[in-house]
Parts: sequence; C-alpha cells; structure tokens
Amino acid sequence: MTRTSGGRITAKGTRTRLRIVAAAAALMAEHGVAGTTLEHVREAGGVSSSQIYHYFADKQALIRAVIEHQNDTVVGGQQPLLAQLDTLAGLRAWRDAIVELQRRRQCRGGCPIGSLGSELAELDPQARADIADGFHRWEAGIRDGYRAMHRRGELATHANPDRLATATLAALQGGLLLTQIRRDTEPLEAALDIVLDHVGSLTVPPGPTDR
Amino acid sequence: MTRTSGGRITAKGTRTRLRIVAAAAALMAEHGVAGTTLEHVREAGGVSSSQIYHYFADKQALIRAVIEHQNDTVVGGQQPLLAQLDTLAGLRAWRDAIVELQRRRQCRGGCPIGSLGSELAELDPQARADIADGFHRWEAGIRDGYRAMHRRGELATHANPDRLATATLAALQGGLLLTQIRRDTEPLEAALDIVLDHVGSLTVPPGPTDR
DNA sequence: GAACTTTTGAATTGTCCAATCCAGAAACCG
DNA sequence: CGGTTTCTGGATTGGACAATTCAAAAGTTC
Repeated sequence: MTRTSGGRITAKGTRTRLRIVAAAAALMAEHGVAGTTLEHVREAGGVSSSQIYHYFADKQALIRAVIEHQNDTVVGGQQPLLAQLDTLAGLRAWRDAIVELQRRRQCRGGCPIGSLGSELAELDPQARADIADGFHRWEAGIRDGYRAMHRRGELATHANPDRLATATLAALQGGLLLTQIRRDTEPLEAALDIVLDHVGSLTVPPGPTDR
Repeated sequence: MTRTSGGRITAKGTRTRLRIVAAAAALMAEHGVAGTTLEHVREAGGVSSSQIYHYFADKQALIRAVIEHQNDTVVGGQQPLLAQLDTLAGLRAWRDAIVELQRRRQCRGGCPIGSLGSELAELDPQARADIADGFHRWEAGIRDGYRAMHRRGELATHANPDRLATATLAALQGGLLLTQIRRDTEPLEAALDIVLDHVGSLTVPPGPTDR
C-alpha cells in the first residue's frame, strides 16, 4: 500500500516488505514503539537500512503499516471465535481463549492494538484514526453476536446490543492493561466475567415465557 | 525522595524539584513519555538542565518521580468521590464526574496512570511495579465502598466486592482508552454503566426481606 | 539475452537529545 | 560575617538513531 514511489512490486519485494512489517510489529508489541529502533527492525527482519526506506517513506509510515498489520492479524486471527459469540457458551469460550493466551504470554505485553493506541493517540493523528478503525472492526465482530442473540429473542428487549459490545471491548482492554501491569490474569478474568455475568442476567431463558 | 546525593534540601530546592516533576507530569500526560524531552521539561518548568540533574540521577529517575506524583494526584484527587462509593447514588456521581472530566478535556489524553503503565510496563520493571502500586491504591478506594455495601447487606451475599472493584477499575481504564482513541465519551459511559447496572442488579432492595 | 526496473548492502551523514561540566549566585550555619 | 553547602545558568559533549547516498545484484520483460 504505502509505497515511496509509484511503480510495480515483484513477488520478492512483497515478501521483503512483509518481513519488515512483521518484524517491526513483533518488536513494537514487545517493547513499544519508542523502544523499537530501526536498527532492531533491521536485525530482526534480516534486512538493511535502505530496504526499510525503500518500502517506507519514514518511521512514521512504517508505524502505520504496523497498525494496519495488527488490525488484520488481531481481529482476523480471532475470527473463528468471534463467529461463535452469539451464545453464552461461545462468549465463555472466547473469554477462556483470551485468558489462556495471556497466561501463556506470562502477561507480558498488553493488547497489540491497545498498546499502540495508548502510545500514539496524542502523537500522530493519522495513527489514532487507523487504530480507531481497528477497534471498530473488532467491536463490530462482537456486536454481531449480541445482535443475533437479541434478534432471536434471547436477550431482554430492553438490552442494547451495540452498547454491550462497546462495554465488552472496553472491559477487555482495561483487563488486559491491568493484567499486563500486575503480571496476573486475575483482572482480565474479573473484567470479562462481570460483562458475561451481566449478559447472562439479561438472557431470557428459552423454557418459560417471559414474566 | 530520589536525591542524587545524600544531604539536606532547602525549602527553595523542594519547590524547584516539585516544579520539575509537575511540569514533567503534565507534559507526559499530554504527549507521552517518549514524546517529552528534557528540553520540554526545562522550558515548561522554567528550569535549566543542570537543575534537573541536580534532583534526579537521570531521565528514568524523573519518570519514576512522575509516577509517584500521579499516583498521589490522581488517587488522592478523587478522594472525596471515592469516599462516597458505598451507595449506588455515590457510584453514579463518581461515574458522572469522570465522564464530565473527559468531556471537558475533549477526550484528549487517557488516564495519566494508565498511559504511563502502557508505555513503560515492558521497558522499566521498577516503573511497572510503581504503577501497579498506584492501581492497587486506586482499587482499594473503590473496594472499600463495595465492601461497606456488602457488610451492610445491601449487596447480594454471593457478590464478591473485591472482584467487583477490580472489574470496575478495568472498565474505567478500558473505557478511558477507547474514549481517547475515538475522541468520544460514549465508550467510557457504556463501560462504566454496565458495571453500575450489574452492581444495581446485585443490590438487595432495603424494603422487602431477602427471598 | 539485452535493456530496463526493482531490490539490496554497506558506508555515511545529520540531528536530536540525554547527560556532563563548571563557575557563579543564593541560602544556610556556626 | 566567614566558611560551607546547596542551588542555578549556560555552554558543551557524546552517543544513539533516523535518514541518505550510491553502486552492485537480482529480477522482469520483450
């Protein structure tokens, strides 16, 4: 997408570009944007300085490519789980998968998107907009499940699926942050559980008719 | 606290030190740690380079002083509101105050502590620990209210006040982050409301006896 | 396979910024 | 007041790192 100069790209070039972005994304997820120098990227990606500048105008352009990459990876990566978010059991499975992932990571590094957002929001307006976009896509995935439940009459009519989705994503982000800071999955679990419990309390049992 | 060399401090020195920390804290809250140079601090605080290094060993030491400062300011600053968190009305007032504050800020800058945490967690272990401490103090303030309600029998016995407090802080942090990224208080409101609604649903009405 | 374009490596430059130095002013203490 | 310590200002240094340059290698196209 972001090419320094217009023109075609060979298959090899595409691979090199991807290697750079992937390396930068991994490093930035682990050490933050400020903690990642282009020298680190060079080393981790096995590329030289001029290659980076061949594909990206400057560091800012690389950062934006990383955001795009994370948007695709994070949201795309949990697609199978998101698709099942239209039942309480699906929500619980999603919760468990996220908690388990953080546990395996030893709670290091928060959300790849959230961390970027926190670091760049007041520094680069374009980056902020790109990250907002990623969050919207993510939230949409969650929202679809709630909407389906609502449509099927499994959620109380007074429940607001869209607002519920926003709150779910917020709880996830906050839970991830606290979990990262504390090096303990407890906050993440507590944050998600309260949302799921709340959704549970809004659930209309299929057996007896309402009221 | 963090002096370069042991010795006494005059009243003037204390004021200068505070001026440096306050200026650094404000700048870092607005532009992030990486976005704040010591030159900015110098200018904003009206001090010279040597003054900063007279009171702090290096930039890292200054950052830690800023964390301490924010811990005191943020948690201490909402003490009057936190003290009233033992009723549903008090919780609502707290929620409204936070939302109103973000609105006045035009949703710029997230939580002063949370932002520092996200940026420093993987960069400086000591900073991470200090921030964890601030969160614990904050959470304790919230927890006290829930515990009081629970003790008075206003919360269902099966409710867990400590876990509720953790989830509340997580929702707040996540809400602040999304609100910062979206430049819209909606996510913050949704995140806090779902928690308050949940607490409300756990509330035992004072009139009729349980069961 | 020849002409052209894209891709790559290594060396280099320029800038920003953290950190240091030192000399003089102000404050403290007998 | 005289000696000592703390505090302050300005100028400077050193290093890290983003960004540039250029020529050679690999790849593409006809």
